[in-house]
Amino acid sequence: MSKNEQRDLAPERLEKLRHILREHRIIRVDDLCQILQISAATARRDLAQLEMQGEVRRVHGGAVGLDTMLAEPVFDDKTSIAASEKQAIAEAALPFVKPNDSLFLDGGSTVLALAGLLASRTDLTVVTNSLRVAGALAAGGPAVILVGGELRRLSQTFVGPMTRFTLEQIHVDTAFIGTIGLTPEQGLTTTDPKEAYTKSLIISRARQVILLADSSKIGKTAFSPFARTDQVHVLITDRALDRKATRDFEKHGVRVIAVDIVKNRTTPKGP
Amino acid sequence: MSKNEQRDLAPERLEKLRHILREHRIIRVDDLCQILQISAATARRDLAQLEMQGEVRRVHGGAVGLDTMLAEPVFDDKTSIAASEKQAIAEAALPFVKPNDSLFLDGGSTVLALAGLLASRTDLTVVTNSLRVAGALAAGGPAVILVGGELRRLSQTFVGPMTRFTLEQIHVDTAFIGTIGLTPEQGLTTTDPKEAYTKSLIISRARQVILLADSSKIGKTAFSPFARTDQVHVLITDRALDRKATRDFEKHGVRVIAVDIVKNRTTPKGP
DNA sequence: ACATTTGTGATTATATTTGATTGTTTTTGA
DNA sequence: TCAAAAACAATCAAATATAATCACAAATGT
Repeated sequence: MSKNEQRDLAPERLEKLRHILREHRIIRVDDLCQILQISAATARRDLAQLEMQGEVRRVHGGAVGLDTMLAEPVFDDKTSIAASEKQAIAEAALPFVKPNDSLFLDGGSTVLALAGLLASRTDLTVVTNSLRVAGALAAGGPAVILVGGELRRLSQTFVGPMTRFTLEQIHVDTAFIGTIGLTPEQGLTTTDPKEAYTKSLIISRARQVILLADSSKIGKTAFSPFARTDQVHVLITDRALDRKATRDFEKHGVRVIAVDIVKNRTTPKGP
Repeated sequence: MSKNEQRDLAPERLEKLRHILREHRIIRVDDLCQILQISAATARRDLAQLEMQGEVRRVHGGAVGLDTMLAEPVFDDKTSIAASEKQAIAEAALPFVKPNDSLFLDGGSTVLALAGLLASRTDLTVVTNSLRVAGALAAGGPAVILVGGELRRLSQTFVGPMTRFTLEQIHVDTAFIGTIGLTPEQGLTTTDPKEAYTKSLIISRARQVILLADSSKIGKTAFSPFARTDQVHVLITDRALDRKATRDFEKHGVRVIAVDIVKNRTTPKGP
């Protein structure tokens, strides 16, 4: 029976914020406080979160919406679920990016989070088949090379046989990839054969393959296989696997890194 | 009499500055202070920043916009000048899109406006080298095929030799293209050689070429030529050319379509 | 019900942006 | 060429925005 003010839930507020930014393209913190009836601290926190997810660019006094916001309904939901896990995994992947590297970043929200972290690195070359990664890096940062091909709307990636001709032109130091399913025996699997085709091509053009997969993917098998487990050099995931699973992966030569979400520290298992 | 003065956010101001420069081509610091209500120090700082980004060249007393600014910028918002002209040109292009066609849409804001008009046409196949066109169609509508390649940030398009391999795989019914400069004798020109390379490739893969160019482009010549006038089948522009210019284009086999803009404002003088 | 976690707003300290002031450089016109 | 005028860069202080910290309330799990 205390105050009956109905405050917005955080995701609700973020969705309103997204709509505002879609319309206005630019918003100042003060106006946000007024419109959403929140404090400046909360407004800033929300903007910071959207920036981490690569949806806005913050500037002194407010934020600017990115073009990427104009598209995609399905995909967005995935990014908000388990966002902190994805963020933590992305941060753990950062040490594998060396100065002047050329990288491949594929689709998937975890890899997108990594792209956000690289947005100010002008020394890098990023090859990608993801429209959203390209969007996240469109304003500045690394040199961007996009693999052509047909747009697969569900994942917002470019896939299929036409990707081959561009991919055959390039070589990268490190490929950061995501997956739908992952088991030691079945290897890496995804849902769409065309997506699988492109992913396997990518892996063949990379010196080092780093798999970013939150723990929900492990033990799952999807329709289309695209790589064997032994083709993965490093697996970064969001919590410690049981000893057996870790051993199974290491038997295939995979280095397993688990991120402790609470402390946000990595606990390497292995050499 | 509340204090109704709200200062512009930095990116807002820079965007206004870009628009001013696109219109006037040259601007003095004093005028900037007046128009944007800022001090000379801030005006200089803004110009210095745009100069670092290669968008303007500073001169004593002000700055000159570079040709590349016409190539359509990273951000264009609702305040974009000539937005209604671009929209009208795009609408005039619509009758050239037949059911089940495959189209090419290149970079440039006029073509982007056309993309927006096609966003609900599921019968089409759209090939593009523009990140923004892909973004506009990312949520649904036509099948989208993106040409890969290096991202040219200024125009937000993918250009260069890597586009070749994908473009050689495709053929389209109609290519809708923009340009920076257009004269009957010099043909079509743009600022960046890589951009020109890709544009000329596109034209060679299209059965029909339709040029969308607002009147500010006509009579201009930019650095890199990418097509002869006789390679263009239709030119759609925003106001009637003089009789001689029209005849010159028609002599090269170009069909000229001029869109009559009806303005909401009452203009005392006739056309 | 209790303790724990999470989210929010207030407070303080820090950082950024801005406009005024200063001295220096460039342009202009004799 | 020189000197005056204009424009510029550098510096500083004030205004403003942000980050960091704390305390409290609500939600959550035990």
